[in-house]
Amino acid sequence: MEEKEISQAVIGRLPRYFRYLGQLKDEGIERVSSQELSDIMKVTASQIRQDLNHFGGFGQQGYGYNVGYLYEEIGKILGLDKEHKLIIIGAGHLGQALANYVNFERRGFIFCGIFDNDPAIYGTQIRDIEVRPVEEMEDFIKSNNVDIAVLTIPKQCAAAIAERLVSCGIRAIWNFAHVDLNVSEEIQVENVHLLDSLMKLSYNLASRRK
Amino acid sequence: MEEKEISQAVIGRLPRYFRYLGQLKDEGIERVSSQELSDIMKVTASQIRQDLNHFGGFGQQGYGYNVGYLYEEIGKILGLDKEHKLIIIGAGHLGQALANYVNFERRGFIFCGIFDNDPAIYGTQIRDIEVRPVEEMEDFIKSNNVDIAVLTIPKQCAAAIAERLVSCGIRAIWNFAHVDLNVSEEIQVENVHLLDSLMKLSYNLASRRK
DNA sequence: GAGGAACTGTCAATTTATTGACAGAAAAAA
DNA sequence: TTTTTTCTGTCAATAAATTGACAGTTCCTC
Repeated sequence: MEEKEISQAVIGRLPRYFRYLGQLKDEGIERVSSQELSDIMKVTASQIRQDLNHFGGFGQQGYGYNVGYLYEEIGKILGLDKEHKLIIIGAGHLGQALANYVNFERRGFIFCGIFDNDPAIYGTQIRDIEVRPVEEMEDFIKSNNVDIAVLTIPKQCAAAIAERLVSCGIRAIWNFAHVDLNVSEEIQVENVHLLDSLMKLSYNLASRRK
Repeated sequence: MEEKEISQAVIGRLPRYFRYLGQLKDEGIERVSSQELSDIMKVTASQIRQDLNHFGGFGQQGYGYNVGYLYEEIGKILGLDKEHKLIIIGAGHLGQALANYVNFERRGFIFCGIFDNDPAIYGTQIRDIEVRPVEEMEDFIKSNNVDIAVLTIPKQCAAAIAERLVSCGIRAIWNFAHVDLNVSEEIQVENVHLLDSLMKLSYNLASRRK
């Protein structure tokens, strides 16, 4: 899809650009220069221009960037113009919290199933979707064309579940389990290691950064 | 505390080293070389040695690293040898999920209060701690010596709450609200922008990164 | 206890990321 | 219209991060 491989550092900044542009759009602002945006976002104007230029020339000399257009384009680059079906594996507190987070839907991430291995909660309704036994996971993925699996399960089961997900054709895993998944390179994995993040905060607190 | 500023790239890798070392320790393994660790962790041995060396020579030529010792030392560097009291602002689904996550306690992060602005849930018990009105937040922080505030509130209220937190002396914020907080440089902020993470996954899915 | 193998710590080389500079295009002003 | 200003896209320079190389220490074997 892309000609040259674009670094994850750049990709990681796109959602933030998207967020600020959405905000400017909501404020009714139609154009913005890299300099203005850099002031708001506290990054260099050079970085903004460089980043955006990886994907093509969205701006115009002497004018800047059209907020609405750039917002749309970054949305497309991020794949937000398409719907992604996602299922959640693990209906514990975190799984349920994510299932209830409606903002994902606004960006095209459609929550369509949640699975657990505890019979006591089978059938529990979360936003009109009932908790299913994890045994039904494979069939559900195949028959519902699921793109993304969200892993909110204990680390002990994560590897086994990941393997099952891969073998039934899932393409992406959003992993909240506190282990690194060892799956094929073709499967996209995005880790959210909350404890790691908290430890980083703890370090910075202890070392009184800046 | 530290002589030279250590880059956030290095800090960000420490929790992962810590995790793998903990695992080796649990398996009863006493020593490990940077080469062995690099094989397991899929990073270069050079990077491991370089990273660890920022904090001092933990290894021994011809022997490698003592797993238990290195584990302890990284724990100290991350500040995990001390207890950190944390409170959660926002008792929605995510706030409650985090409040219920007992693994934080194992690393010294003590959940000791949760606040909300919805009177309907005041008094609700979460792990023996009741949801308090957010008005009591400031007094609670001051009288309980709270280190970290976890923000699980809508982005609209985040800035105002952050300001209140800062003015009553909080030193660190773990921010789950989908905005960048504009607080003094002395306050450590660690953002967990779930939607950004999901968008990154979406991009990689769309561009089929290897 | 001597010799070879296994390692680290560190320095240098390389790669990657970020920032600065500027030519030239468009817009705004005169 | 002409001139001046604004602002991008891009290239070059700088800075930062990662990797490679190796001297020298320790361990292990014989």
